[in-house]
Amino acid sequence: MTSTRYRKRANLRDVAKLANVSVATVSRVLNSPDSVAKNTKAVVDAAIAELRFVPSAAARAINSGRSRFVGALVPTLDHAIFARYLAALEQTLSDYRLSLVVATTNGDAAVEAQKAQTLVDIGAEGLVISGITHERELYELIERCQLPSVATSYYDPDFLLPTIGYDNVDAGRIALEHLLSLGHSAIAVVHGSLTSNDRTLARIKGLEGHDDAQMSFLEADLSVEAGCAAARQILSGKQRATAVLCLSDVLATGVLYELNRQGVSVPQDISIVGIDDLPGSAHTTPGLTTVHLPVVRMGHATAVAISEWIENGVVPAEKLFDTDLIIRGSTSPLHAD
Amino acid sequence: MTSTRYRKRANLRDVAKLANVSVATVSRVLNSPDSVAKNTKAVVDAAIAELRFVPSAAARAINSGRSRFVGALVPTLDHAIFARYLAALEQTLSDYRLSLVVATTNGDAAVEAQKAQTLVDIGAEGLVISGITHERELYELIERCQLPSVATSYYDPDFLLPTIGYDNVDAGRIALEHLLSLGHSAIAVVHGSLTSNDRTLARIKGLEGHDDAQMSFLEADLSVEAGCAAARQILSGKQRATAVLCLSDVLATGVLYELNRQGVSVPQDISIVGIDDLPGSAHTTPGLTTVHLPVVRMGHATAVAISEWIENGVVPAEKLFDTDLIIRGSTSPLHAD
DNA sequence: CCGCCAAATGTAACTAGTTACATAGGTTGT
DNA sequence: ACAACCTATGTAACTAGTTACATTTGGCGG
Repeated sequence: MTSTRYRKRANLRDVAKLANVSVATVSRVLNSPDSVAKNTKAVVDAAIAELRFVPSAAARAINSGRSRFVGALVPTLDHAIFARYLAALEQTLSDYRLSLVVATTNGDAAVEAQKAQTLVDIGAEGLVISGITHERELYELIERCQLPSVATSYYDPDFLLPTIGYDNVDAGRIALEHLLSLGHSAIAVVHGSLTSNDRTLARIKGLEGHDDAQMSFLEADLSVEAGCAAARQILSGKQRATAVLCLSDVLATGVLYELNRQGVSVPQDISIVGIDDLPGSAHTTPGLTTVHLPVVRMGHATAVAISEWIENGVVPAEKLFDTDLIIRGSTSPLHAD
Repeated sequence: MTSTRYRKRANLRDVAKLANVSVATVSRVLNSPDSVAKNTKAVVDAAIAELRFVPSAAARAINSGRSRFVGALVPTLDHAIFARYLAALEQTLSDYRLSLVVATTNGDAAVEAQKAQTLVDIGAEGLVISGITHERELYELIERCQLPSVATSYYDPDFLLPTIGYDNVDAGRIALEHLLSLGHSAIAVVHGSLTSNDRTLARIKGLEGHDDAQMSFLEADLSVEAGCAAARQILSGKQRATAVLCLSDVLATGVLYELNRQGVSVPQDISIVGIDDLPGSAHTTPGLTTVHLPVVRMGHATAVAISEWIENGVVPAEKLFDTDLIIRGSTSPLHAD
């Protein structure tokens, strides 16, 4: 026991020595076993087992120039929409025999740049980032390292990097136009933080240009709790909105919960529309009308794009996924009082 | 453009040549800039910039013996409880300057073993796994590589690896005893898959030994949708249960939604208790009574444990976090009809 | 004006693999 | 019987860094 405690990890030369063969032969046993005589292979295998030899990933990487993992930078893991997206990303990357390193940024571009540097430092072969608003350092890093990188959750064919995502402006507009088409004009908009969140900003941009609508804006944390609080504020307003447009389903769910609790009927008294289409949104009472974001397809497509770029040097084209209005029970036509 | 396209990535020797210094000096500029004369450093920096030199992570790793990342194996990312957990894990690992590689297993032990091998192949310095039921290959891998590894979401001081988690048997028992204490005895239990999910199995074990309770069991996928379906089945049963015990809040949420929809009053007609305490569970109508699982604290503790093990060789002690009953509105005493 | 010391830099040997090329040995063809 | 060839294996040079140790250079004290 004492003797084994400080036993240094065996390397390929140790194995070669013990098996009385050359390093090349050991390497062959590892990488092309068929090119080695059966007897020799057996001897080497025995030596490997005896020394508990495990090849060094770093030494392999230095020769192949490959680390076999990519980094993903997301604002948070603690939000179903990003978790779903990363789940899809990981799954398809895995088909390409690539692993996924996850780094969270808390929506802070400086943290993002710093974590991107960390990902490069540990050898990431590619980078997946969220949105198109980033620090100059991040761009410089990508440029300097010639690192295959795509931006997601956003679509902008003019962006420096290929974007694979959806049109956030559109998503906002679709949600608004749905409410307008139902006759609503007094609309409360509940949104997440505006600082360095281009997705939210874009969705709000989609609400512009409709002079017929009177919108009031409420900023909230991205939580059910904050949605509840926003609902209370909306109810206490002077001229009450007839519809609430939430830029995220998490907020919409909170609003819905709170209105239910306060005895306000949805959609009879107030309509609610969200954006995201989370798994639970179909099952609330009433079901939440929302704009579906194709994050699963986006995750798969991103994995394919970054893998092909890494493996075959194919710079991916940008890709736009449609956002679809999913009409459920939380919205209805405005009844004139 | 054509000339730069195939330019091979510059290495430290290229930089040394261009700057007319030795490789050691370049290395010093990178790692201890103060030990280099200002002029020399300036020349080297210029060369680095000109050649767009980025040090190879693999070559560094081969010398330091460090890759600076750990792997985590979880059944899925697409479930808030794991996402929250990983978020906490990543956050604290980041404080130790370690990155997190995420691999999902879909609850399949064979996939888990294979993905664990992949993690080792790419150089993970430690492993975090979920639960205590795994393939022999996984244990062999950990043993062979002498890989710092902890098992989480479970507590078992006798397990081969240190466990950092909570007592699932207890969680089940707490939920049941709450219902029993309210006078319920006809209880429908809704649980996830039993195949290779030791957490679910343990929770069910916690339900044993109460002869006063008549329990019927319903297996369902871990989704809101499946919870809704389970609720419908419960309603159509002959002798209707007066309480539903869900081994996961996702299922409980589905059951609650469906009962709401069917006009069944919760908790007047049926009580519901869950396990997890998801962020949204506090805000449903009524609020969901549930057993809180301390996944965030568990994530932080796991990160500290694995980091200390990797950095300082401190094999962590197992750690038990309490599970707490959170009483909200979805449970109430049974009224005799 | 010489010697000592420290700062700055260089040389070469490491880290742990892969692989091009060389060679030894046995089998087959003529 | 000997060339030709194939298979199995070994040698040594790569990959791209770090670092122990050696050497140079310059300033300052005696």
